[in-house]
Amino acid sequence: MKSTDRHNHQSHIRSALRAIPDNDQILDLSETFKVLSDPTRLKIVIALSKQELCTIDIAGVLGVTESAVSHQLRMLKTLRLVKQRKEGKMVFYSLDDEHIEDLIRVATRHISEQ
Amino acid sequence: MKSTDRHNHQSHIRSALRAIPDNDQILDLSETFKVLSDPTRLKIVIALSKQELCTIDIAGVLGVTESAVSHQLRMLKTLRLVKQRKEGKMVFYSLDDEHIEDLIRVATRHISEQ
DNA sequence: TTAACGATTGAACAACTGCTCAATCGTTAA
DNA sequence: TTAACGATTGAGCAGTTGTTCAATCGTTAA
Repeated sequence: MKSTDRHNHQSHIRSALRAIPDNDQILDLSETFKVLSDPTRLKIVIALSKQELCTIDIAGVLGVTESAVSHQLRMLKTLRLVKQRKEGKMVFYSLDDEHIEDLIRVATRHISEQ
Repeated sequence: MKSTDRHNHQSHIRSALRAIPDNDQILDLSETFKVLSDPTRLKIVIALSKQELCTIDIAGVLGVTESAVSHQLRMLKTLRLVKQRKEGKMVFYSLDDEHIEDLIRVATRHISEQ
């Protein structure tokens, strides 16, 4: 093997680095995926994409405590994925993001075609 | 407020349950998102979507040890997201999934429009 | 044959996650 | 006013995750 054929790590590293977005964008992207990476949150998001629901309803759907749901809803609210509407003692949640359903659609295609 | 206006938890729970995919599909979906939810793995996938790279190159790009990269590559290989090609002592990795780039594209749009 | 390089592996660890439990808050019906 | 309902919060925990370190394997060049 000629010396010119030898793999040059440094040049590959440099060119690969150019393809990768800056760190802030990487963190935002990975955070977006992370929200949907937990089965409980994914189910909440899917349920809320069809209809608004209150905390107790969601807890009933998932079979977990209201507390667990409330904790997750707080996170989804912080990330502006869901919005809330208060009515008496109840709080109704609904999806507040149009891209999330696209993501779930693409991922659904992915798992069904592999 | 009339009794008929009262919120019926059970009926909402039943109708929401119909909208949620079965548990196996939920687990597959969340696993797909989970792969991309770690910044290191996300960078590996993005780098490999542009060009094939060996373990040392990837470690150089990410600024972590070869060992850390190797551990992540094993996971990506198990999930059939990357494939490998051996050449002498080196192993070149490349992306082996056409949907992943779509997912990253949609998520990129998501973070840029919020 | 042996030294060097590249890759992999398993153990160990610190950090993080998601859950439950118990306490508490806010609102409404009695 | 007070009991009941719905929602939230914080502490504590068990399980998981991603990394490093050290040892080892495979291949090639010396």
